[in-house]
Amino acid sequence: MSPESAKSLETKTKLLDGALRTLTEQGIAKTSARTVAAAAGVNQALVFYHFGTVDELLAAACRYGAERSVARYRQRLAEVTSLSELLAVGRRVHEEERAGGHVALLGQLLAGAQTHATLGPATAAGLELWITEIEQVLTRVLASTPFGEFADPAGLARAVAASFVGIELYEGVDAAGATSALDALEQLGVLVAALEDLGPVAQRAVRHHLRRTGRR
Amino acid sequence: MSPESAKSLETKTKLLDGALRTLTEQGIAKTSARTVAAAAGVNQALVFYHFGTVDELLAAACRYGAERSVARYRQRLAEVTSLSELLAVGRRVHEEERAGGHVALLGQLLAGAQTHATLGPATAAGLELWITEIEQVLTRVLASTPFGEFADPAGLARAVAASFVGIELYEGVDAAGATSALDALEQLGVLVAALEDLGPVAQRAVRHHLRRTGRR
DNA sequence: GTCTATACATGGATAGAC
DNA sequence: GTCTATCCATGTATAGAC
Repeated sequence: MSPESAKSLETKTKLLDGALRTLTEQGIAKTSARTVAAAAGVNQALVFYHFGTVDELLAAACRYGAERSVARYRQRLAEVTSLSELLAVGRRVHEEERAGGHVALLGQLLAGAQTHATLGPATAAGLELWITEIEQVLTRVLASTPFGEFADPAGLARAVAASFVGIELYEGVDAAGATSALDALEQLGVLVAALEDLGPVAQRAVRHHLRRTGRR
Repeated sequence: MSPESAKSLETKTKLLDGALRTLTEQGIAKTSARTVAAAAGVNQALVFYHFGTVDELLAAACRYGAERSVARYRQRLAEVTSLSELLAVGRRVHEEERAGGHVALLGQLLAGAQTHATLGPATAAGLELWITEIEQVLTRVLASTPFGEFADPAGLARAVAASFVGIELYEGVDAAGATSALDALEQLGVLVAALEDLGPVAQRAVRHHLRRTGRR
């Protein structure tokens, strides 16, 4: 579509990577055309030449980075078939995120989107990539749970994604607290997972009860 | 302790309120000594006279605002005794937060704390106020649930608080998505609440099963 | 002690060089 | 088409007025 020269594309890529690095390492408050350009090793004014405004650079970086991040986990998530597996994968993802910080980056953009109108749609789109993956996993995983037929995977996927962002942000100010939060969730997940092998009779009883009582 | 003059205290209060308003309305990225002072209606340099740096003003505002916010909900949370009541209260809190934005404010500070070292402890302390309240409610509420004896209220309270912050931030970029997330969580809560009145025999069976299978 | 005028640093954006 | 020199706005901080 756009017959882009190699030179232009190289500069753009440098800026996108620089934006991601600056956002994760410095946060939205310290992210500016100058700091990003410094991280990218190019002249500050190129931000405006190639992307128009700082916000549009950040929006583009969000799309660029979110796709790359989700791709890293897509394979692993696709192989998950049970709740306990999902919990294990979730824990692994968190370990990697502690280093990479791609989820906390979404938190920074979410915070920035409050004012910078351009960032809103881009950030929502970036989160949507995560949500899509999570929704697929949840749909598979919840099926084998007594809650399966009642729960809404689409809504839950949004809740999980947003919660994870919140927890990764929380980790920045209280690492021990974040760990205990994840431990507690994991333990809760293990309990629900235990319901998966309740035995067919008991499981049917629970389902039946939920059907009568649990409807809103 | 500090024999503070009425004048000084008045200015400080103006600045604290100005900081809170600016953070909620403009976000951390647009919060500066100038913008806060403008919101407070005082000279910009007073930030530095009364608080030393912008970060310390924000830290103080965080303590000041968090205590005030939590106090608003403390009474209501104290009256909650069941999971379904908790869900109803949670929904009400969210409705009010959509307008007041005190939880999203914590998100802004969480994002800012990434770089501004001073903000970290203050934000953690502000969140801790919420966590304390939530932990008390959870301890009461979980007792009547089959998961009660296994779950860790302290960790779960942290998970709930951080998640709520994430969801309130998410609301800023996708209001419909946030609503569906909360709906899904509420529905899930209703299901767990339904387990509360499983009948004593079935409940004992579930507990027994969890005891054997659900331990980590 | 409280506040204002002012200095200096950083950020956003463009006119014009190559 | 790509980039740099430069301008003006915004932000932080202090010296000194009241």
